[in-house]
Amino acid sequence: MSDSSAEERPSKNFLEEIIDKDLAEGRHSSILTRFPPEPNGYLHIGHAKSISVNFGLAAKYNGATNLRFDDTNPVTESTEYVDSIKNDVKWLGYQWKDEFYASDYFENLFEFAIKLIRDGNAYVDDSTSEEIAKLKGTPTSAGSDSPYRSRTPEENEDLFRRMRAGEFPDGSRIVRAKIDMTSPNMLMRDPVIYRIKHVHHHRTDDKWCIYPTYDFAHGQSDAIENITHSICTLEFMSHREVYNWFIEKLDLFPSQQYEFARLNISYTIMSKRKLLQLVTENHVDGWDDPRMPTLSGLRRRGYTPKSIREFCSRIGVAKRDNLIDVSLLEFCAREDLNKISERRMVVFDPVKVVITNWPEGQVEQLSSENNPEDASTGDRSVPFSREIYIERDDFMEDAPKKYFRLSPGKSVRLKSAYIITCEDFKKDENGTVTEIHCTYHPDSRSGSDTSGIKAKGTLHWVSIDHAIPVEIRDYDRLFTSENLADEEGDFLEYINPDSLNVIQKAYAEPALAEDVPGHHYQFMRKGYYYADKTSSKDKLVFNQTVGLRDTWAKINK
RNA sequence: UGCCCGGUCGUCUAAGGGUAGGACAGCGGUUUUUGGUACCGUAUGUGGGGGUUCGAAUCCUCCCCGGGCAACCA
Repeated sequence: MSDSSAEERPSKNFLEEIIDKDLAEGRHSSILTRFPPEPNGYLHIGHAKSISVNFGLAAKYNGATNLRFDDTNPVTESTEYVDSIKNDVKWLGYQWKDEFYASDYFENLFEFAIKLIRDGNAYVDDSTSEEIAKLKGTPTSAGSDSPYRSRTPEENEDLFRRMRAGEFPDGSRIVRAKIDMTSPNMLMRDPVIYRIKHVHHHRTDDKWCIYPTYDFAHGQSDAIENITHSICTLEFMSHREVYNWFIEKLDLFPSQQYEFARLNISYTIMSKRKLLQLVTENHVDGWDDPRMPTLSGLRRRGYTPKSIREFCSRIGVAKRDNLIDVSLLEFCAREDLNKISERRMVVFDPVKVVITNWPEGQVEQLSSENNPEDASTGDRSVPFSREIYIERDDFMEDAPKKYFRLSPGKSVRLKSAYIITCEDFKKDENGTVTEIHCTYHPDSRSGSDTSGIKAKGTLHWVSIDHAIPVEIRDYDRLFTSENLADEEGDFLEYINPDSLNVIQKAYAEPALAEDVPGHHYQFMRKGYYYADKTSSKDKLVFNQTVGLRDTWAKINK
């Protein structure tokens, strides 16, 4: 293909091609999509993909997207979830056109069912769920008709109205669409469209004791709203036939369903049921535990909406099953964070360094840039004194050739400060280094270095007298298996016991005490960090969003 | 083994009969007062067999592999 034709037809995903065609052929003049969460859990990054697809497509084609809660099963749903979902969608940066609930349509849906019944397209079945399951057949063998299938429309309507009136107990009767018990599609074998549940609904209170099923509610809700493209995940593929059947029999707006492959990420789970289990069984600290793939978890961990949107755009949309490498998510986080994070120095595992030729009691305020990627963030002042902390990792008694940090006789640059040379060190009886003695080179001050000394390594550090204690929470993947779907047995067996590593007392430069909520930081040579929701002036707590790429760790392996 | 989907670098995703490209991951460099960033370079792929065609990832066919479907969940 030539360059010019590539410009004429930039690569599009299959949904964009469908929309192009629909628009070109005049099927629709504009598009309307919807994001239809069930309010029975918190949104996770898989939902972010769906949100990105639905809202992204609408934005691209100058259409709009409705937020519609699929609240047809009051047993598991609640307003807590509704609120968190709305909050998460907004946080991601999307704005819906209208906010609807499937429960807004309960009256319409009831009338639709009446019409089906009157047309001989639905009937009330008194069978038990076991009996229904038995007559349903199997994927390889046809089902057979229920003994109640031939009731008259009059009898069916009477029974259905009495179901609504609360005359019958839960499970005693259901309404089924009369389609085809021999269909190769199991879902077409007279699917249940209404069931009796004498339960309180978070929006309609106790008005209803019968509730429509997903199959009876979703397509009709789409049609009522004039949704042009109803985009869902692959597992709903075989529901499409049912979806179309209702729209046809009820003569509604011809919404069309399209399916894409849901997001899977290595080393994580995306099942709401399993996520809920992690929460209820306290394997994690709530839905917003920073290790959770929930949007609230990612937010608490310090992921930005932008990085998540970028991730969703990079993974693409297609119909084949996929397992996205978690490193792509991390890449997207670093890419954004690198540009917006202010740098700070924090020593996680300190070892004391004494600058023997620095006068006792003398403090020099040095200047350090807040963000080398963004000069507009200016500089901050960092105090330097005779006694400082550096990372224990940054000193080695016997250093290999390629180690260019501190070791006896070697020199390093202290970031934004001076070059120091290691003259001596002390160890305790266990062989642990307790103190390192160095001399500094007065003419090597950062920015005005005339020493001519070449230091290969640069270390972060904090002045002991000025250091403030902070708690650091480092995270690793929540699971030890790359692809949980491939594993046999309980997914809980694959929980990574080392997914949380708390450093109770790390030492930070004083500038960090002025932490502003919502600020993202890069702790130099460590990673990106974000204040936890529990962080306070009295006790600063930071969550690791993602570590810096660590080439040295790789070499060292 | 009934029906429905799907199979392109390790992982995602393009190429719509005409040079298999991009990203992440990997590897190797350059720059660097973060072993970060940035930049440069590099290896790896069309599940298989038959066809159609001057030419096939693309069309046909058979096979293989993966996923979904038997909730009064969504």
